Amino acid sequence: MVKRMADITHWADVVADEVLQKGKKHLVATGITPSGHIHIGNMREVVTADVAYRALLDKGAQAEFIYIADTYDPLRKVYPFLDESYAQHVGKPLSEIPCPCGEHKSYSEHFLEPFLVALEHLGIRPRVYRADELYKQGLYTDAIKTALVKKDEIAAILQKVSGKTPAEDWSPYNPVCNVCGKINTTHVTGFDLDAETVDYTCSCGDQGTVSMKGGGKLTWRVDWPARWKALGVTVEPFGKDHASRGGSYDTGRALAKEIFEYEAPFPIVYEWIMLGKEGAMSSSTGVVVSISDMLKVVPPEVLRYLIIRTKPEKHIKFDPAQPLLNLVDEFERIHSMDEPGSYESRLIGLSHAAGICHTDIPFKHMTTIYQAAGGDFDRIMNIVSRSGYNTDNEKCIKELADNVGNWLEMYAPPFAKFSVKGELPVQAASLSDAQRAFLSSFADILAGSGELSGEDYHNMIYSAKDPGSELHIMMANTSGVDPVEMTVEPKDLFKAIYTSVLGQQSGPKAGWFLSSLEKDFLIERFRKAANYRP
RNA sequence: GGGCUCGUAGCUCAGUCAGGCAGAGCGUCUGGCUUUUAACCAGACGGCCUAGGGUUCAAAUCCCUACGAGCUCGCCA
Repeated sequence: MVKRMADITHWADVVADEVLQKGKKHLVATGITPSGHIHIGNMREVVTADVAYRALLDKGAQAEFIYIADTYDPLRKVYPFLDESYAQHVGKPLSEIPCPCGEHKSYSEHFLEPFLVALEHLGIRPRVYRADELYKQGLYTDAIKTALVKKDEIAAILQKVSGKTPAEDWSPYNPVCNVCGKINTTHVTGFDLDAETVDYTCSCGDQGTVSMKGGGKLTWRVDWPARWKALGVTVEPFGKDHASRGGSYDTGRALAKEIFEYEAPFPIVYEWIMLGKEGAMSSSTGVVVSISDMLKVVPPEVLRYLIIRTKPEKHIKFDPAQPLLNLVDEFERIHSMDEPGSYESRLIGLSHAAGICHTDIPFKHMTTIYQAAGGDFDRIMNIVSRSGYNTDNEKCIKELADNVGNWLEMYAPPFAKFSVKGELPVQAASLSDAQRAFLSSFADILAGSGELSGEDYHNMIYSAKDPGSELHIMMANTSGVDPVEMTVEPKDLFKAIYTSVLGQQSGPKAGWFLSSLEKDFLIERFRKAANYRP
């Protein structure tokens, strides 16, 4: 049987079907460490989880979706975007470090808050947990006790599965030092199951005791399976870095089964998002596009579409320059299909974000409207209505215009840009005599006309071909040629217009473009161009 | 070195799980829209499905091998 697009099952539904064979009740979990700006590579994890969650709900599962911010992880190093004063905080949990801008409760909140705002825009609404709070509330206490008691067993499993031998003084638990506040400089020396405390020594010289509630954290490979059990996680997407053999999913699965007696969640392994030609997105190489930057440029639905149209295990090439326009076009095309197939409908459904309005103006077209109007919103609205678009939803048009304006400024390739030059462009020097005759005649006619519509301009330019037209006769007179003998190529006239206004050979549809500019400005500009002989 | 994933039109990718005529969008070209101008509409061009072997009536799809690309593997997400 031939497979059509309509027969294709979206991967999220494939995942949901598979997961449902294990039960009706599910918890989809996702987690990211807010140690720096959360970029659109990280976003893949959350969007992937969200569509798996939606697919489960659609199939009648009893599903929940949580996001755990790993706020209790230590700061690994002084990242390039931090100042030197952060050296003293390396090794402390992110939730216990001061905010870089001073306006948030902590370092982790500084990066987490804009991310949570972005999630809201994307229509992603998980229950949000912060790891530091979970530890402080005692959610992990049972797991900590188990891990401390079964330390040697855990070490043996890690050794067997990952092939790495834990150090002699290894502990699954890392206390936070009472004195220096660091979590990666301590060694466990004992523990008390009844008092729920752990004793430690720290390389800063301190030795002391901490509570299992918030006094420290399980090491990552143990933390993960402990979390699965404590929260009841059954589905979790994670980057391929965790997926390799002997990696943290492998060890987590083994620990979950043998230590915590819990079945590891269904894994959804996803690939990285590659940025243009620059390779994988990564904060350390500086190859990063932040989510908030992207939301300035495209509607959230397009961002979701970018991610969900590709299976998780395939990498996504993403280029915010010209290829982004194709992405937007493609989304708009599917979105406005009269009779979408079931697969297209599914894509649109899964792309749906929150309360997003939609206009019938293509993004690409708005890039020319926006530039013709010089970014002025009143003039944009003028052009929009003159072009026959629906102007009822001004707010949506404003959103689109803002997106386009940001895109032009941040990512647009040079050939997509043009600007109405404030002064006569020097390229006007190359105009031919015939083009000059056109410009001066055109200006004279404009000076004697009332307001002209785009179509009027359009027709008038083409009338130059017609030997009987006013424009044609004036051009002939100016050139001192017999009107009947003179032939006119409209193409050259357009070039003359673009050259004198934009300083380039081509441009947007001339009719409505000219009608969006001030007539007096055009008259003056065309006359100047006609007479410009440097 | 071990492992994972990918390789399909100029570009971005569906289709591979479940074998049944090689697909879409973009780009290009041609034509249309009473007048080619970054809009819109129609059509065309475009392929050794990375290579080689195997299974099969039938393979892009399953199996093996090679090649190419990317990633991952030090308690470090």
